Amino acid sequence: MADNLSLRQVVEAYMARVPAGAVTTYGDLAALAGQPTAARLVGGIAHTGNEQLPWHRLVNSRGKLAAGYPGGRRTQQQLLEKEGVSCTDFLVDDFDLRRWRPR
DNA sequence: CTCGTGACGGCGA
DNA sequence: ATCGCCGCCACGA
Repeated sequence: MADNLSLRQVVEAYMARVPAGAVTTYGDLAALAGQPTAARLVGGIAHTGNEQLPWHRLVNSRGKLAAGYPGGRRTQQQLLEKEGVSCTDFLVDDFDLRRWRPR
């Protein structure tokens, strides 16, 4: 499905669906979009796409916060903790449990 | 039209 | 454990 849409469109759609208090990875979104190897795309989308998207809920495959976020990972961690996601040194606690999954 | 780059991921040395 | 390379798709110049 959504074969008509570009990966970008699909990824944005999934990103928008990630609920507060949960996190997802670039690779997961890419995989959901059908391109598990296009994790880079997700990264690019996160920063070039809609600012209202919950980009702060995106972490790398290890549950660590984004590497090159222009405001500093500190900001992202603040946002996550504010949503109930506790982090320790830029690492999401219980990452596996908080990993969001579509249904 | 072509070229380069990127909020990443996984594997090899 | 660390470091480096390639691959992937989309978009800007």
